[in-house]
Amino acid sequence: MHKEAILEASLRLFSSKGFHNVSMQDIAAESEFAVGTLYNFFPSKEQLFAELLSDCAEKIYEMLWPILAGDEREDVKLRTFIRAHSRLVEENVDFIKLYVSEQGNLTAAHNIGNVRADEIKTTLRGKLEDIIKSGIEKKNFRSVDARTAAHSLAAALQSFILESSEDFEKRKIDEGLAKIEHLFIDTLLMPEKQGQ
Amino acid sequence: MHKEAILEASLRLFSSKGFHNVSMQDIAAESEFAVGTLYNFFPSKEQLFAELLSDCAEKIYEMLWPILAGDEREDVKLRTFIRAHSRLVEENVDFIKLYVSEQGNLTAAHNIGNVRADEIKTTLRGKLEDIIKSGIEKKNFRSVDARTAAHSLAAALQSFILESSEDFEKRKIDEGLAKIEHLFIDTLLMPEKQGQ
Amino acid sequence: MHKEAILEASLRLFSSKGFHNVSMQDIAAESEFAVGTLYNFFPSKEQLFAELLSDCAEKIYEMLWPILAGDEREDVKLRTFIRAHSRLVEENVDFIKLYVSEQGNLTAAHNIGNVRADEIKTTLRGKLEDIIKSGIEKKNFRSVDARTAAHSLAAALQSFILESSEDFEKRKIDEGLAKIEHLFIDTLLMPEKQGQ
Amino acid sequence: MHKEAILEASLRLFSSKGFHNVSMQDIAAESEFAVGTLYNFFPSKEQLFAELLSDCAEKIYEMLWPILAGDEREDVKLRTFIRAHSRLVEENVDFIKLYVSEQGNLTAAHNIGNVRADEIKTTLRGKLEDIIKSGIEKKNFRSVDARTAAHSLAAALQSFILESSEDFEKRKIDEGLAKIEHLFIDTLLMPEKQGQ
DNA sequence: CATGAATGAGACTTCATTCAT
DNA sequence: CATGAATGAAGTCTCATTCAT
Repeated sequence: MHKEAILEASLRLFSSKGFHNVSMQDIAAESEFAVGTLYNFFPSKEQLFAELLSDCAEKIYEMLWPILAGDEREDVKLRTFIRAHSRLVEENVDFIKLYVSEQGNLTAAHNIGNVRADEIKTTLRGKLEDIIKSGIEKKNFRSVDARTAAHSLAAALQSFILESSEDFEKRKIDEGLAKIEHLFIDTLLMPEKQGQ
Repeated sequence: MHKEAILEASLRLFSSKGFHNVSMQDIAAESEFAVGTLYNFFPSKEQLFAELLSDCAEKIYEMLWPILAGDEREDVKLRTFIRAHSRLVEENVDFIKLYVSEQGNLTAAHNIGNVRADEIKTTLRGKLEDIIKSGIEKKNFRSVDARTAAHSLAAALQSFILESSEDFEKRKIDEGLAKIEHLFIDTLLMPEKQGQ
Repeated sequence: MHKEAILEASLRLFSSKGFHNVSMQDIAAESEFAVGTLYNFFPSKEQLFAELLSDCAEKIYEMLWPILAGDEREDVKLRTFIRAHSRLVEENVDFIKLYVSEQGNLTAAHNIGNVRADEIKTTLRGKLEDIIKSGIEKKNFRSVDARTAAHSLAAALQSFILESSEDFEKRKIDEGLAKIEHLFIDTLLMPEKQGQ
Repeated sequence: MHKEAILEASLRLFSSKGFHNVSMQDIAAESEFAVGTLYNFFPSKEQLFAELLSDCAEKIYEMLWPILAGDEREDVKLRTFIRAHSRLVEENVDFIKLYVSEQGNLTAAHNIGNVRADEIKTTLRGKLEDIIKSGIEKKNFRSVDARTAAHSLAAALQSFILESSEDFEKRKIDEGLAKIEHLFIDTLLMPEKQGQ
């Protein structure tokens, strides 16, 4: 589908050069369509960008949500969630760069796309919080402030993948994620289990 | 000094609209100078921006570094560091918005300013890591991966102040920071002390 | 073709006002295109100018070269060459003004166009020299320094058409050229033939 | 005198970069005065330029006129005149470059300076013509069209010094001038004398 | 639907000129 | 007179958007 192709080309360009350093002409060239064609699918550059943002956020949501929504034990879900970020970086380097690089560059219209992205962020964090709460209730986790722990974990992960996306190297990423897992799950939430 | 005034006006505008959505005319109007005057102080829009970034980063560095470099016990330094972010947000809302919103929007020239900002970020993180290590050696902290813990704490703080800067409210911020302090210091690093 | 129209409009303006006193807006107005359209055909004002210079030089070359390269006797070729300048002025008043008025106004980029113009100038002068040499060898011309004679003839012609181009008047020009022909050919190079 | 110093600095700059590529700030820097000071001596950049042009033309006039106005025999005066161009180039490279490079770049105001320069050009040519006429009347010169001969000689000299001024080399210039002298005086005007 | 030439508002930057000190 | 910071009009160029084909 044409729309798909345009979005893919846009992602490549936006993620490496930023919204304002990519022109519709650039996108036309990269996607091998005419400029006018872009306007048959998107009413404006900003809308195109917003849709791109939305789509990518959605994709990430669809990768992460099932993990958190599953039936496994709380600690297992969290571990899987953390480790999943390895594949997430792998498959979405461009989007991550984009998302971070434009984070907050809000000209009204970006928001349309960002709204969805923020929604997703909030939803995921909320679920993380619930899982931690649930783990605490079952006495599997230590009694921490669930919201703060969820935010911190999310922030740590985001900060980590952000840095990793600069020069992607799978082994390093897996190691880093393992350390985060160890810190947040084994040390912070379940200290007894590992005798630390 | 005029340069100061220009930088202040720029900060106001850049932080609320982003680099590319602010024109030199805008800055001239906001700072109540003529366009040409701006160019008597800065060779280009990008240099102006870079200098702004540098300056702000420096200011933050000068606020935070002494805390980490002091002679107090490790946990005290970390607690003070965390709590200092309250004043930091208070005094630098605009810069924080700016720094985050442009983070990674690197048109070559931004880098000049960002280089300093990143340097500072790295330096602070490194010091955090050293402090945690030192606390571990003295058996005051649990044996965690110091680097990961430092990064996580930094990320949590950054994520938190970023969100807080949107609608600044001192009480909420202090509460949030207290929770972060509790999570990272009392629960993660010094669990015995509080019998948790 | 649009490019043609733009170049024509540019020539009119540049020749009467000089490179720096004509703005792209002026050219847009004169050529009845939008400014942006100019940039669809030329990457910069300087390139436009350079191309204009090149093109005109080329046109003149194509008018004069065949005369010098022909098979006629040396004196005939020179006479035809001199007289051809009448039509040359007629058809290229604007370019002549331009070429002379900008001669040496070299902001790097002009050179691109000027390189071709100078090449042509050099080529024509070289050919003039060869023809004079050849005429001398055949004892049709007096033994003069061929290079100096060629340069002097070229200079005299250029100086003359330059002045003529200010207030074009065909009769005067033909008279002037006849005098130059008489001076250089009949008097300087072939004095015997006319018993002077 | 300050005015003198400003004009000297201007000449250096204008001759190497052209009128439009030199700013009043540049002139201020080069002359070591403040911008405002320039305006105490010259009402505008264009007037400054015009005065510069006038002055230089005057200087050249004062060097050449006495030669032509002297009491020597016609051929002697012409020979001296031609040879004098060696010193002329030597002492006025900058002005020659300037004069040629701006020749015709006429924004109304240049004219003020150019008027004097053209006046001088005309006067000198007229005198040349008179001298040739006089030589013809005395049967020392062949009967050529005096005006055309004068113009041609002037054009040849101008074209020659123009080229020489690019990379000044005294020996080459003297050689070139000798050839011009030979061509115009010995060959064109006084052929019998040398049996050519 | 697809095309891409044309458009022109607007961005950055320069620089002749002024004027308060 | 000398200064030079301040000015703002004007120039070059970009690029989102349109529309006739």
